[in-house]
Amino acid sequence: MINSQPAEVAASGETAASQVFSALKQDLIRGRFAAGEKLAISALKERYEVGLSPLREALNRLAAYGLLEQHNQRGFRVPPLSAEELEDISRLRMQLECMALTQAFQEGDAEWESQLLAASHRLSRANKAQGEIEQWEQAHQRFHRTLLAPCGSHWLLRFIEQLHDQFDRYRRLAPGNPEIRERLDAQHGELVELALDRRIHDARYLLEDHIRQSWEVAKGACEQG
Amino acid sequence: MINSQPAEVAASGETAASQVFSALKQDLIRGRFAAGEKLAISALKERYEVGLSPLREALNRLAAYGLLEQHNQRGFRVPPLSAEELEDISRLRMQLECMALTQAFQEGDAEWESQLLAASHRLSRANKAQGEIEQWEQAHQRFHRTLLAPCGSHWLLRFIEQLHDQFDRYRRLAPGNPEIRERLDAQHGELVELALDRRIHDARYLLEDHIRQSWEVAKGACEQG
DNA sequence: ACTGTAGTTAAAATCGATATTTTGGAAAAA
DNA sequence: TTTTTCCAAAATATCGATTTTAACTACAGT
Repeated sequence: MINSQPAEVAASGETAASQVFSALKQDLIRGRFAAGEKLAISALKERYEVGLSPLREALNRLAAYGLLEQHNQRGFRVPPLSAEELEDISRLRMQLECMALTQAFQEGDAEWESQLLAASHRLSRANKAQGEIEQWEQAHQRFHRTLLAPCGSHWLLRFIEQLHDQFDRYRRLAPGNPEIRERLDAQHGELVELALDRRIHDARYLLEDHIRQSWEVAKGACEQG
Repeated sequence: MINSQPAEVAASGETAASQVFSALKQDLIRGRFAAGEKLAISALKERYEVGLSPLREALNRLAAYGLLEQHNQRGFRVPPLSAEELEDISRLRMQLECMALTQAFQEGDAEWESQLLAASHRLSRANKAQGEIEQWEQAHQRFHRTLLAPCGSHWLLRFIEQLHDQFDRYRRLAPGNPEIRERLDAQHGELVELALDRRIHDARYLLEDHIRQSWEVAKGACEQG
């Protein structure tokens, strides 16, 4: 008996729970739900076309990950946005990512340099295709991940990724700022050059500034509309 | 109709899922399951006397937290122990906890000093009552949490706690080392003194050494038995 | 009018049963 | 003997229904 699932559910070994998890995670980061909103489970059931069990499992994972708040007996809420938390996230990003950068510069080999160049290229190409924001977002995330990948610390990378997701909730909700946007894009290329030359000091400073500039943009999400 | 639940389920607002989560989390940290072991869900159901749904929700949370590995369609496994991961965890602990310590020394007020003294006292008392290991463990965790509490970064504290839980899996499985144990206990008191005097430099060095010594002990869990 | 209380409704949490997938092993083929 | 295929058993994942809890409303008492 052949499984005649629709084509979109191609990836083998994917469970309903893991699919809803990914979809919901993306939607949360993209700001498809209002901050502080209480999630109506029955509505989510219809939205993602799954049963209760896999949905609840996904919600539990997201709560443990920090993209949802879970209150016993009263369901799940989208965490509120606050300038204070954004500051916490941003400052920690600076420290953790600079740590990882230093180690990555020590451990990174030729293969890494190639991948970094490739990721940078993909990112700048995605920039031009203005229509596909999601494509740029993916390339952007991938670039930053590649940059720090060889740092050698599984847990550090894990935390950095988690903070990135938190940060992006703010950034993607904030109004765009073309001037800063342009600066940020330029910095990606500069980071690659500094990486190839292993100029760790300059690179750390640049990465810190990169995060600070992004923070400036992301702050726009905190002003009450 | 009066709810005649047994007394042990006293805490109001506790769901079955959150209770199993806590119980399982503790058991995982205490090493009640073999590293690498595949968890038989039906066995867990009986062990914790809950139904499938709350149990699976707890397992999903623990997987997202990093105390379990989840593989689609083939259940949950206890993560294996490795000297490499222990090194990763330990080094990151040093860096993150020293960061938090610095900030805690700046932000900590008189109230903090009192709580720190109290926590230190509880810990040294728990030391003497050798019978109650769990009591000491709780006092120990509480001491370290109190030490860093005023650092002001919610996310930093969150990550530190997560690493602590990971680290404890190793430490609690390792054979005891009375000599180092004594040194470690002494260091707790020294940390309090340095905290009261805000001697950040010495304190950082001491905390780093504290973690390094604990690491030495915890390494004992990695040797194949 | 205000406060507290019982009753009603909606939602969350849990249970029991079903469907789907993996796993282990025996039989068949090379 | 080794490899492959197929089938049965076990386990995971999911669904539908029930139970439990919280939120809300109307009402009685002060």
